[in-house]
Amino acid sequence: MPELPEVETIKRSLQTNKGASIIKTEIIRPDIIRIRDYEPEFIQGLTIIDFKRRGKYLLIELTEDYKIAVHMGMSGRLYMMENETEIIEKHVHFVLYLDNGKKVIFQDTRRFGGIWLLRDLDMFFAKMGKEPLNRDFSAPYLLSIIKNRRIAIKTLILNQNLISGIGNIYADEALFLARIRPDREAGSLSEEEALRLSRAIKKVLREGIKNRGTTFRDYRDGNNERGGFQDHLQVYGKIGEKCPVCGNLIIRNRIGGRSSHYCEFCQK
DNA sequence: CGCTAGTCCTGTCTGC
DNA sequence: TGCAGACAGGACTAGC
Repeated sequence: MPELPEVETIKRSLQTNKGASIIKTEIIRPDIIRIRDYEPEFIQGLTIIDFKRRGKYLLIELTEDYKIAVHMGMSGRLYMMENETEIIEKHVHFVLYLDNGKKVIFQDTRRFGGIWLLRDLDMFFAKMGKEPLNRDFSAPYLLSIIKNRRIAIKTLILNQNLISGIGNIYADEALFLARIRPDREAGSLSEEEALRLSRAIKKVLREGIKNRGTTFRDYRDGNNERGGFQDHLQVYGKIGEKCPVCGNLIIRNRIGGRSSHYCEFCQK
């Protein structure tokens, strides 16, 4: 579930734990750890230097070059609790106890998410696509990756090896804003359309961050609080409702296996 | 290369 | 009220 704006929001809300040290790690479900470059007990006593984000991954950087990467999958949450508060929630798989009175818990109902105990981030992210909010993600870059591609434009922008961080909600919203049908052949976009789409992607992601992410059901930030961008969505989840631009009805179609929401009249 | 369908999971909602 | 089926913010794989 969490896409770039949600992971960015979680990251920002966890910053208060910078400088805290790890008292212990607790692993309730060992198979939630996808890669073990080191054993989890090894990071006891290390200090959190920073929280970062790459695509949909949240990164916890520790002293001595130890890192923890977290991916929320569809239903994952990463949030703080007071250390003395008993965990009664279901589906808690991993807990980091900190020396500032807090613990950070990873909870994931569907377990599509995971945790990577890493030492070499460069290798881990070698194939990741560009960050859409960085300056080097631009119309020329978008044109270069859509060139001669017959794949649906929506499927292409969901490919994390090309652009990292866009998920189903923000893909639909960006394509609506750019007035491009999600099932258009990527290579058929004009330069002007590519410019519109690159700008629309940045705009919806920035708005998503500004509104602290989109909570449909599961998403919560690092304080276990809901986002607000669900109140600003134009098409996602709006099947049968009026298009905010032309008043025709928003439809849903399956594109690349993903449920896709758009206006047939506004989006060409 | 790219498409579809299947897989990993649990929970919620809809229709009969 | 029960139950089957569809569907869900993701990502990877096999097979064609």
